[in-house]
Amino acid sequence: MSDIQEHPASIAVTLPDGSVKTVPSGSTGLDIALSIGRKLAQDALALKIDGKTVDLSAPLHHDTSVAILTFDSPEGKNVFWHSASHIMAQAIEELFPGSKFGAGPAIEQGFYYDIASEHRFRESDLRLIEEKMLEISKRDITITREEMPRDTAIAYFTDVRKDPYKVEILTETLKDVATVSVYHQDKFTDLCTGPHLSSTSKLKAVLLTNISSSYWRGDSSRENMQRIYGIAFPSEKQLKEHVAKIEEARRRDHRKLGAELELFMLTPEVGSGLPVWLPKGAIVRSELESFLKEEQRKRGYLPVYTPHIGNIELYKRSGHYPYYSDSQFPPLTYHDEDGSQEQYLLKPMNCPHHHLIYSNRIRSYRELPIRLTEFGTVYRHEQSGELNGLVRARGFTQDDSHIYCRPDQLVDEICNAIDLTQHVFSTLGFSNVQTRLSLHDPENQAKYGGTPEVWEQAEKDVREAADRMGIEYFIGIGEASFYGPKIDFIVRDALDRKWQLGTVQVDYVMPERFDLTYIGSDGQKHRPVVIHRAPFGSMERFIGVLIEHTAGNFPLWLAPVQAIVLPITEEVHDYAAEVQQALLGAGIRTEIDTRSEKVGRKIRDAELAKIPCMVVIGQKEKENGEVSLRRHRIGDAGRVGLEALIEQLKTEITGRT
RNA sequence: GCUGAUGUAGCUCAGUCGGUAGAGCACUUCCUUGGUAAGGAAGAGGUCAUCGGUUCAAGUCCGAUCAUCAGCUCCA
Repeated sequence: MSDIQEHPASIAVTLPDGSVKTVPSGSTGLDIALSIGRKLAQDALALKIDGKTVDLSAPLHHDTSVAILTFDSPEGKNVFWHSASHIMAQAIEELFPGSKFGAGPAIEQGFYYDIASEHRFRESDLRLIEEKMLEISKRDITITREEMPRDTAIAYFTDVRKDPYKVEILTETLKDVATVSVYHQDKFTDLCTGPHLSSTSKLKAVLLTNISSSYWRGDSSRENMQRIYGIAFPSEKQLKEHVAKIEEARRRDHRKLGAELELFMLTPEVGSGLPVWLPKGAIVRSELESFLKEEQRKRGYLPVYTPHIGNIELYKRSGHYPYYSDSQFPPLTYHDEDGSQEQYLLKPMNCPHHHLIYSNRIRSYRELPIRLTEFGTVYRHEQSGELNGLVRARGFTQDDSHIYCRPDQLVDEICNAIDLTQHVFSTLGFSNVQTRLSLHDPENQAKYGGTPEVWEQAEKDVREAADRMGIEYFIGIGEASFYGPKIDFIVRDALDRKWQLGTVQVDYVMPERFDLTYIGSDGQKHRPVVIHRAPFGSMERFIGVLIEHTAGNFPLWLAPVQAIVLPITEEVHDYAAEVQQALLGAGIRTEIDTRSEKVGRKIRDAELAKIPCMVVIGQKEKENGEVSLRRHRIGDAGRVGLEALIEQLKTEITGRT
């Protein structure tokens, strides 16, 4: 009896196009790539076997489906950047002996490595490390995989590599694993599951982008490590393209455009993280608010207003105060003459106020659902390092509604809220919205309010609604809020960072805490369920992301200045002023440029100001009672009658297209 | 909050070895009245983020604070 497996002499591999190739048993990915073509063999980075990525040098012994991974695939990029992080680590080890390495993964756009070193890395070091990395590439070092028992690996990383971080990973994270893999490249060895490139020579261009700090294992109670970020490519050309893309993204940055287009300002004179809306930004915001108010009116929402501060007892009762006391502005304390004291909180959220409105009188099952809505401004003392223009502020306005309904109405109401959110996103042209089902983490029950049974029901309801609405979602364990699961709508900004905008949340906990009730058909008190929902999320964040999404080229209905009248000579100023008045009279936000500049200059300035419609007026237009229209970024649209122009623009504005 | 970087005119940026500040754009005035992305000239504009220190002398060197940026941690 032998344990030795019988390998067939040849095996059949199925390629992604469905074709089947017969190769000798023991062939590697590289052999297969070579048998297809030289170019593919050159570009090949790794192999995907039955959905699992492996080294190009791994021998195949069974019939299987394979795909050759190149840099064009997400998996290929992942392998490439992961190896680049190892090459960076080797370069750092050679330049700064004694450096120890924590985690060094590939990320969405490149890679990083966390380093513990006596040396404080500076910007200038990055150039040195880049040079060293390219030198290591030129050395054409073969990267090899070795599997070893975990105990051997512990001894190796303790005695040879002397790297306490790798030892910690081996003894804790991998404590139940018998055999681990390490990758060698010259004198550098790293604990890693792989896969990796076959040689360092694949790396042709590298850019180390920044140095920052991180906590070992992401734990703020553990030591700080220095993290170096970078990105690498198989060719110089791809790096150049990447740099060009980053520059384009910087041009779209909402902080830059917000200042240039005079939408909002941020100044320490008002306070860090407290945006001030300038007249032009205020128009964008108020148009968005009107849009949502209109939709909500159609859907049976009831507007309310509540104060900006609230008695601290309100937040103790809701449970927010203990959960979030460190991210709130400190309470305002009011001392009465008789020595008694009251404390108020700058409101960090609107729900408690709305719950009190609900319980202002007895509610009947007949009047549910009740949908209270408010653009409620809230204040949260976010950590200073978190602040980021409009997308992360300390004072912001939520388009906050609370829907009080019977349990039998819940799924319908969640669906309605999802529908409204989708309507908002599609009207504003966000197509690549990701949806996350944010569930609680059963391992960490203490973080949440409510009983496990309540959570089970809530998560079942949320899932049912999401499925009924046919939305594609991914699950985020541990992303729920403390009072319930939620559905979050996530979009990316110009720099590809993710931001949560809309949200729909189910809450069985607050109704208990606020003793919310309604009288059922049986004459008895029952507990309603609450849905928290905000399609925009925060007006500030939404507009910040919208600015980047549109690059400041707002659709006509949102544009702060919708049209500008450009008279060519002083002789037509009178008629131009009439045209402006007619447009203003039709409710179109219109400016006029009567500077003594040439029309070319006026057009250039209007284009740079991203004004959607330029109305050019010369002698010919004046004589015929017409105007010449030029559309932003499109160009001359020809002459039309003034009335026809007004009709055309009004249709476009009311259609919100 | 943590690590690193940055802070000079409204904006974008120069400013050498420490010797009291410069450009372009924008702005104002004048000239110019020009047909689809920059007409010309002149002028005005700065407590060099703030506070303190070293020095005969600080935009420049040192320290603290504030703010901003990148990332980490956090996000009702």
